Amino acid sequence: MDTPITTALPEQAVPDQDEHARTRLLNAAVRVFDRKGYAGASVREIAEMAGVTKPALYYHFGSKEGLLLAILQQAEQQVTDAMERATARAGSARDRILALCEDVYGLFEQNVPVARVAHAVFLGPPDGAPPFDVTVFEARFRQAIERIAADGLTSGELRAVSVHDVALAVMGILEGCNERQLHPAFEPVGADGVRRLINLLFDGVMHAPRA
Amino acid sequence: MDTPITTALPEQAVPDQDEHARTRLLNAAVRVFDRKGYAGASVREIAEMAGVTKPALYYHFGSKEGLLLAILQQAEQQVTDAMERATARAGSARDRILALCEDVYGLFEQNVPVARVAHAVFLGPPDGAPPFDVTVFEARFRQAIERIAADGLTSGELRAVSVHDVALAVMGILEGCNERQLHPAFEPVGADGVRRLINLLFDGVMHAPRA
DNA sequence: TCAATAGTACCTACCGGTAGGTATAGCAGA
DNA sequence: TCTGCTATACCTACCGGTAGGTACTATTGA
Repeated sequence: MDTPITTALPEQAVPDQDEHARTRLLNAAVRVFDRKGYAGASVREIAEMAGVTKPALYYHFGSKEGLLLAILQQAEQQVTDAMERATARAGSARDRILALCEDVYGLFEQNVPVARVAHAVFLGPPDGAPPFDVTVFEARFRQAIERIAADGLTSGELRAVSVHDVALAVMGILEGCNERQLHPAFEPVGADGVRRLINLLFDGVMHAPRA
Repeated sequence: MDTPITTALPEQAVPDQDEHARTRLLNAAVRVFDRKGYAGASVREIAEMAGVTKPALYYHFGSKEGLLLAILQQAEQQVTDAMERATARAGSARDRILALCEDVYGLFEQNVPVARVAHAVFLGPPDGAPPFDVTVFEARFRQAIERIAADGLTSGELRAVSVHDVALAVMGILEGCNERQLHPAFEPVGADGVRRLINLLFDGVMHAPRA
């Protein structure tokens, strides 16, 4: 059973020897991958940061790649679970889409380094890290929004728009918010900001009533 | 004077010996950085792909880092120029924002590998590549949209909304479109799609008139 | 009860290879 | 003469990964 990946250690912490080596390796790897990317991270540095030797790393994960995959699979599972919970909710289409976006944003927020590692692998150079199929996750998320938007169309809540376009616009806004959160130079918009921006999309920007 | 970076060479092309070595190096570097990222790319491979020796690469660019910076500075200049042209336009706020987004999207579209390299460096791991300040570019773009939106507020075209929020929403949607364009697994939305999604933001999603 | 064995979790020392970068002599062309 | 390269050799540092070994615990069978 996987133990939770935490990033509670301060930057220069001495590894806690009571903590299982496997967990320490996962945590150290998240930090090094986060700072240097997969290609720039060395197993030597990860092992040192975890306070174990390289063969111990290979014992637990088999390879550098195995280490990254362990991290990504956990992250993917957490996001998938959050999406399933959020799409099972009742309420207006608007509220459900808002809740879904807040949940996914909150997931990123509570584990920024892991989210950054995953983000960099998903959207980064194809040969820069082991292949990891981002389209499954993207399709799941997009389809969740499309289903909710289709409900909103059926109920008359939404005007006659393409649910695919709604999903792309929502996902774009959320992606912009996530990037501001993940990038250290930007001020995060926060959950309130996510809500405001998605509401802006729902309500529109124009002053005059639409033709 | 910098020569244009082109990526017109087919994947397995023999380097054209009539072309200046410097240009060949820039083009080769874009391709290798695009596939492997900065950290995963080797100067050996870049030089071979360009059909020159490693010392020739160092003769022109001084270092691996110098090579990347040459690419990024050109890309940044092109985007900045496009933004200046687009913001100097007359017209409604809506049309000006639409035109700006289309221009920036079109710039990405006409040089996807360079855009991907820049995108990966700007948003990727802080120590994974030489530092390159993305906030200057982001601020320029955001402020351009904010200024246009402020004009729209003054003229009564836009309702009473935060120009900052409008800029963030627009940028988010455009970022989503750019990512779909840059990532090989996704179908690009195209310029029409950009227009549709930004218009969706302008017009809103809801059916009923706003309260 | 105790020896033998298996399994787990690590260690030290080492492997072959490659990274960015440098030096140098030399050639070709303007 | 100078620029723009080539070819070759080399440097230091580092890369992901492995072989052989140790320590410890739990289990089994005599």
